[in-house]
Amino acid sequence: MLKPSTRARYALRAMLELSLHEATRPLLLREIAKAQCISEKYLEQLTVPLRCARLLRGRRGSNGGYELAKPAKEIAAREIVEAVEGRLDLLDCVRMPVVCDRAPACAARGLWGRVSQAITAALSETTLADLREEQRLAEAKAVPSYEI
Amino acid sequence: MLKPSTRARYALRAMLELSLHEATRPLLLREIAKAQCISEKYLEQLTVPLRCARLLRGRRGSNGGYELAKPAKEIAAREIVEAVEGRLDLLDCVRMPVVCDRAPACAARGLWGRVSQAITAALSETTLADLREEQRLAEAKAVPSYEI
DNA sequence: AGCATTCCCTACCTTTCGCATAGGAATAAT
DNA sequence: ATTATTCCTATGCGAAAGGTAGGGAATGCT
Ligand code: FES
Ligand code: FES
Repeated sequence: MLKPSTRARYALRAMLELSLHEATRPLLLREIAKAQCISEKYLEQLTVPLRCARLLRGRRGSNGGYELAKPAKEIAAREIVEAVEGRLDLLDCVRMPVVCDRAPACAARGLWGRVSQAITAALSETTLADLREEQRLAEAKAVPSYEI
Repeated sequence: MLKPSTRARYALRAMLELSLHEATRPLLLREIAKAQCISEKYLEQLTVPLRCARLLRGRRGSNGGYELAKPAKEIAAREIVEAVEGRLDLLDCVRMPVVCDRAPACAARGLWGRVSQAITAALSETTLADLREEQRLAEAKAVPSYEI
């Protein structure tokens, strides 16, 4: 069904949650998981590639937690997805024609390459800051404030 | 890895093969499978949704085989992929926000929606006729003619 | 120093689903 | 009738996704 894995979706949501609290203290894994309805232990595994990619930073001990390694404005959705999923090319032969016997004369390869490009572009266009704004707008709409 | 299934890839290649022989007699399943290195019995299953979507027509009995149900120029890659994979939306909640509890205030949904759109657009832009041309150009390049 | 807290690391289990195979029923030409 | 082909349904297999578990290592607090 060409559906993105939970890895990609959860990682994105987790980072989004962090961006919503960018200014405050580090967020506990527990808090992120709860806020986004993700298994704590599973989410924990996703932090590994995210830290590796220098998108996320963890602090141990009391008052520890996680925080964005860069300003939300500088983190594209693409970076997050690539961090946990690897390259975005739909097929290996898009990057390395050698792995496909048919590569020299395969029109399908070109098409999948163009689709890969389209996906990459769409994910590159949106930053965590954009998502944060969308999120806040949506929340304001969905849960109208009752104050005066 | 967000890789398209063999269903989508095989279906596309099979239809491409058919487009390469559009003018001639119906092509045998066996011939398509062999030309594209696809398991015959597996490819056979893919013909079901393709026929259902009115992209492919089969003729039984001697001198039977398969042929495109429409001119190659009128078949977009998107139709083929959608026929065998279902809707192209990456997530169900993109079309039906109701299935996701978080939908009312979920910025991720918007992003995945835009990615879905990008994929759909890329696949809509290319027709079987385009692919056929690309294929022929690539073949001419890869296997230079030794005549004259 | 000792203790509580939290991230960090590794291994393992479970389920799902993509991929493929198999066998036979229906249909059309010779 | 025989042969050639598509059509239909069921079943098996293996890999990968998704999730669980437990302990180790660093940090800060008292
Ligand atoms: S070359 Fe890899 S799909 Fe055609
Ligand atoms: S609403 Fe479905 S992913 Fe957020």
